[in-house]
Amino acid sequence: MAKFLTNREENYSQWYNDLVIKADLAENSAVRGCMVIKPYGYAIWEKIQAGLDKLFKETGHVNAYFPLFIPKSFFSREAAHVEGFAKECAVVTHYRLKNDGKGGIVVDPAAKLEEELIVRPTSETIIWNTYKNWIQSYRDLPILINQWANVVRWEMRTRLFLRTTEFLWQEGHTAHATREEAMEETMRMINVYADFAENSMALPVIKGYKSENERFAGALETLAIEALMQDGKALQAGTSHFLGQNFAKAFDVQFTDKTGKLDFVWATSWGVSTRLMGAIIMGHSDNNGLVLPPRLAPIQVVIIPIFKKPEQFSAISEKVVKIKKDLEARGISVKYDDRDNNTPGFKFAEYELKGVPVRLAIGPRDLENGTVEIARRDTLTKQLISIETITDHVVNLLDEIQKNIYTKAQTFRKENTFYLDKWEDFTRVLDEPGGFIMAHWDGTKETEEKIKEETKATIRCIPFDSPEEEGKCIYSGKPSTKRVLFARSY
RNA sequence: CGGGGUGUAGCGCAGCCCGGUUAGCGCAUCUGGUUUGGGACCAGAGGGUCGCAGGUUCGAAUCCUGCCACCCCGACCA
Repeated sequence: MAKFLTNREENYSQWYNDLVIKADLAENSAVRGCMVIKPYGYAIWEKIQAGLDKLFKETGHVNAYFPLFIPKSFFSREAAHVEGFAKECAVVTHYRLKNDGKGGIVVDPAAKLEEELIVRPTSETIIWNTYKNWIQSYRDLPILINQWANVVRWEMRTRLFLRTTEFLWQEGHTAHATREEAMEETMRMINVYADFAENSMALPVIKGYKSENERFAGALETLAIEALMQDGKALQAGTSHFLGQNFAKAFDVQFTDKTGKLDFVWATSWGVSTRLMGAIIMGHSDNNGLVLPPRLAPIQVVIIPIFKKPEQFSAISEKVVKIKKDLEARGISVKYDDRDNNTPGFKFAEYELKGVPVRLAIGPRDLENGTVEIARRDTLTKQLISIETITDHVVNLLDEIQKNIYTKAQTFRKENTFYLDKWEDFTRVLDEPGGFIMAHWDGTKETEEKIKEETKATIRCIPFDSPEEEGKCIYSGKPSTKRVLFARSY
């Protein structure tokens, strides 16, 4: 398990924060619980956005944008929804400041809003208030819209990427004529997320249903993907909600079906956030820093020259320019680090910290021998390759690294997933080594809450692929038909 | 909001208990030189309202009071 990036080894949280800051991804801002995403970190987010956006378009969705502010009255229309979000809302009460006459400024009491505005913690309400005007007939359906946005949730405790006060995300909001179609959409999108997590982020996930306790506020069914982090905790990496007719009823969105009958519209919503970056960081990093999957790495290949004299440098640069061009022609992003104020060793360490998948080094010896030193971030191994074949080699290697990172994470998950039947094993495993626990559950809220109280573990999901089998609830001993996924979580 | 901890140069810290020269160290920065195949070295230089506001004292980074911010643990959560 990766743990010792700094001398603060006793604490995985600090290790994580340290890594985020040192790898130049983000830092805390002056605003409570908010973060500054730095250019290198944001470049990863842009890769994530591009990858997801492509998948959304392939599944028939389009992008749109809705307001940041939500009138308080909208918010309160859906009872469960307001219940779920009320305690973490930022509220706008005034629209103007004025001089206090002492060189400072104060909120102008004359500029009090008649109705307060909520800074969106999620957009169901403002969007369904809009959809009301867009939908009259079954011919107006389905509506398949996604929005890329920022949202604000005033959490008590925050953590870079994992739980910030403001975060970036996408939220899909769809409207359908039938229950079946909406449920299909809910399922389709959790599969899109799972594909992205596994293929692009190289992170294996478990798809499943949330228990009633863990459902989104206002949803009839919440589907989720759950990933295992290297410290043995689970991370909810994405959710897709079947909202039934709850929001349509709250906002009075009815349509005329083919037979001329009025009915309420069926809804889904689904989202992933900058938390995905936290998943990549905690899922793959090692003691040398970040390990980025090639498909999401802003820099896939870094080239470092090694030289003593200016003549050597120009001879190396000449070769590098060609290699860079060839690689870029194959769609690979390459950085040539020709700074002369850092030694090669410093640069090696720096790009390892930043998780760049492949590093090439070229020095006088290579010029003589017609070779390039190629090092891979995932295994930290290096070898000499003929300069003639370097392009093909890199292309293949990036693929191999992508696969290897996934396999490594998968092996880790396998080794840290436990099928347990005894309560004493359950508590023991949670403390050391942690991880995923597959255990029987009697299906009741009461048992789930008791387990949470006693162990801090929750039901992460009821996996789709959990086979039917006879068993007894690990806590109550009552009969159960399948195992569910328990873990402590972020 | 409860418990613990920390605020001293861009970053990381020592000094505080036991008040007293000019507030110090490492990294980073700048200049010059030597270096460069795994986080270079030497010499020199610049950079501080010691978190903020009061108080005690001849004298406060150090003691006292209040406030603020951040971090960790809990409750809450994508």
